[in-house]
Amino acid sequence: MSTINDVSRLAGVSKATVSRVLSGSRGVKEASRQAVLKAAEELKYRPNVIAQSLLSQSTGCIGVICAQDNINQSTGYLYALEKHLSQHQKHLLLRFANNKGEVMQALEELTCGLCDDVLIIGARFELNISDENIILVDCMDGDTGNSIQFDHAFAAETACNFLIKQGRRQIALINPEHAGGVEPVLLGYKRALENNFLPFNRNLIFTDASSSSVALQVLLNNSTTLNFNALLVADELEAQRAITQLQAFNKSVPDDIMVFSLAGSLNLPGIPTIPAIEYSMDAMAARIVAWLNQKTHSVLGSYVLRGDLIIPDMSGRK
Amino acid sequence: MSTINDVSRLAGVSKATVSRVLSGSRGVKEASRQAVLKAAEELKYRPNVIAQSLLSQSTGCIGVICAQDNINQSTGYLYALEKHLSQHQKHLLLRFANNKGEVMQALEELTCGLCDDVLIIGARFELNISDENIILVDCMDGDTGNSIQFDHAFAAETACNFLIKQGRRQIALINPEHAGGVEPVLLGYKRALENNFLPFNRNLIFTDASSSSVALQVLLNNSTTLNFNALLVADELEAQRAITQLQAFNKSVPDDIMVFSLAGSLNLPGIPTIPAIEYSMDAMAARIVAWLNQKTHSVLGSYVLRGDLIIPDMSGRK
DNA sequence: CTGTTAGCGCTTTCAT
DNA sequence: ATGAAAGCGCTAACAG
Repeated sequence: MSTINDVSRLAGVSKATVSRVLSGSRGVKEASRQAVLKAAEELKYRPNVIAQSLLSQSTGCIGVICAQDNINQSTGYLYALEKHLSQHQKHLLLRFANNKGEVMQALEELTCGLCDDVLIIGARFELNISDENIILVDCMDGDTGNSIQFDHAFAAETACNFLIKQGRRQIALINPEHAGGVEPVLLGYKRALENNFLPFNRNLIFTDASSSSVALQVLLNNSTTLNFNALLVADELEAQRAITQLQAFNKSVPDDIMVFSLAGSLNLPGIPTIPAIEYSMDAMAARIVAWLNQKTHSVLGSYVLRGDLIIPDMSGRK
Repeated sequence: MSTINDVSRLAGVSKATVSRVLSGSRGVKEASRQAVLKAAEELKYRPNVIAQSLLSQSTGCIGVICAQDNINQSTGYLYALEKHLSQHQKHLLLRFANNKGEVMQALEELTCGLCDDVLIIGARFELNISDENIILVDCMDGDTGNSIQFDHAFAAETACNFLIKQGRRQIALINPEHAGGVEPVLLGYKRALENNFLPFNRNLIFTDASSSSVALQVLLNNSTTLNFNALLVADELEAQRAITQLQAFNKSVPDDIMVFSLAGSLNLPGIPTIPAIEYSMDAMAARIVAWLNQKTHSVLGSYVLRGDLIIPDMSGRK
């Protein structure tokens, strides 16, 4: 690779002039400008970004540590993020991490000058990070430092209101191992019930970390005495699992039981779509990039993103 | 961030000694060693990798341009790749690209000193790249430059042999828009038929780029005169689409028609798994990393990876 | 064993 | 308008 020295020599000017032409380009005689341009062209010269980085103390690289277990959802994040980042001349440095140790190791390796900022996405374990230029996205500890959180209470409330309006008044809730814990989800759930003057039935709620299929089985086993006609689950994978299990017990979905995903929905041919809350990855990415671009980082604090209610088209249903 | 100067000052030694302690660490008096270590610890000093990169002319970054349209499969690639790369102190710089223009732009932005090498994955369009340190993975033009290709002929032959042994002798083939074109697939298909003394029926083959659902419909419309009891499709998404369509026409899968995916299979609860060829992302990643690690790049040429035959467990089937 | 020096490729004063 | 020189943070020769 040719360097700025080669260009300056060939063009018969100094390094400084070459630099001026290729960057600011102001206050340079047209003749020299042309000479530089020609020389650069001839040598296929491209400024070395590493040297520039050393000087500017910034690389344009954003580290993204993906701690999501739902690998399916990760791709959505990554695609949206990369699109937005590259539009702003930023690069996405990808790492996957499955536990706190791996996250910390990745952090260690990314924050030695390589990355200007780091994003941690979807961690379902405590992190206790306070670093100013690390953003937590959909992570467990959103209270500390900068973060983008999903409004799980809003999601649950929306879900319940929708289900209730559909005539589903017995809504079961299974194992929502959401970022901010179970509380927000329960909060939204209860709020919707209250607003609709519906009683709260503790037996329909399964919030412990144990297997969600066991939880559903408990519901099914008790279904003679404990009625439910709707089921709230954490995400599209949980939904798919639940639907399979329900159908194995001759429960029709959604006729007998309407399954609602609190985060995303599977969109595959041959698989009936279900109502769900979906978070706009694009909106999230835009938000993140906006934050990265303003130098005075500390202002974000915690930003809460609300999801859209997605209603499947039921017109074709028998 | 503190620099090597801060450390040397605090430790009362020269930069060189600090560098020696933190890298090679040989031929340094124990006293100075301790002083340096203590000072570094105190200042939380971490060598700036950008400065190191400028000197060594290598960043440890590997650009990965993901041109795959099956976003589902991309994640598999990325995860495996990242795991292997990070084990070798390399970083994955991610870009998505949907056409030649975007690929070229990404290439432009990554090869200015930022990345030591670049991978292009899953491009289904001509690229014409000859650069020594760009690897094409599962791309269309695998003949030029370094590349890792999937053995599609082997996959098709394996698939057909499996199907024939299962008693399926009328095997339809739809629209395999594979990396190396359709030829290898057809080659493998024909080879298997020949080896089993079966006739080749041109009417069962649909290789034009038009809609695969139209192709399947043609097959279904002609199914009174043109029998087929197996169907080869390009990937798991095509398979899912095909299965849905078949079932809508009262064809049972796999009883009436066995669908076989030539690349990967969906693995979701409630969805019957189908026989498929699956390429080990781990093997591929290992191969790539091995190649990246040997400095004398040019030796790879073209490497061909064969996929595994995955047979679904049919014991529980009624 | 350790400090001094040079230099990786670039940008940016500061003179001229 | 432009060149010389300094310096970003680091490592590697070269002396001592």
